[in-house]
Amino acid sequence: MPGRVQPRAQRAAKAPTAVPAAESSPVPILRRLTRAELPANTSELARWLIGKTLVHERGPAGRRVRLSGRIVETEAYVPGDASGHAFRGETARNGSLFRELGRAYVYFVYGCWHCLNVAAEREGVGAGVLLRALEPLEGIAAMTRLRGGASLHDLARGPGRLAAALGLDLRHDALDLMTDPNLWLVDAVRTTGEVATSVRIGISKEVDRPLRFYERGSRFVSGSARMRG
DNA sequence: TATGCGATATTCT
DNA sequence: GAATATCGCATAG
Repeated sequence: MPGRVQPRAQRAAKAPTAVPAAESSPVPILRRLTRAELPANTSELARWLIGKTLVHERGPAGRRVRLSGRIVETEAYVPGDASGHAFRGETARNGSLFRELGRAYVYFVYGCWHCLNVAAEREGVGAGVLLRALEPLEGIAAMTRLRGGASLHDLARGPGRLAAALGLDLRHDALDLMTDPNLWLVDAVRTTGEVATSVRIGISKEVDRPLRFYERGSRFVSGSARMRG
């Protein structure tokens, strides 16, 4: 992978013309989300997270790189859901889904991708919200390297791409997004558009439940055009 | 634009 | 041995 962090000199002297439009717009300093305000219900949390911001800071001290994006697509895997990883009970792999609201659950699929969930119910109940797509905001150059040169609208369009763009893997499993110093959630950077609902993608059980949520019309939502509108 | 298929590793049957 | 909360590439329309 050619995904090396660029030397400080390049970041200090960035040419405005080379910076993508989304990165050149200032991102306001926003309030970190607290556990108390998260809806303690998987489906409600999945809808509520649309428009909120996910932030990952990485790299050694002094060379921290901040990667962030607007959450534009989620799926709810509710308690008792046969398509959820928690369905057969707690195991070493899925333990984070059973932790308190706001924990990260990261798993590895298809031999090459990671996916990020947010534990979505009270301690002891296995449920989560899968974060499926981001509209990149900060650190777009670094995300592009992590994604092997993908175009802006494909950087985090899909759960596997999202984790790759943010540099997330099993090391991030079980982190508490409410308190972790590197990975956290903050408020929406702008008004959220209409939130639409559909069936979920890529599952073979309970396929008809309307538990996928997305910002209607966003180019950063996964799937075909029909799944975005 | 839509559909099909292979890659790849961990988990579960 | 089968399935998998996916992706990127190939091909056809």
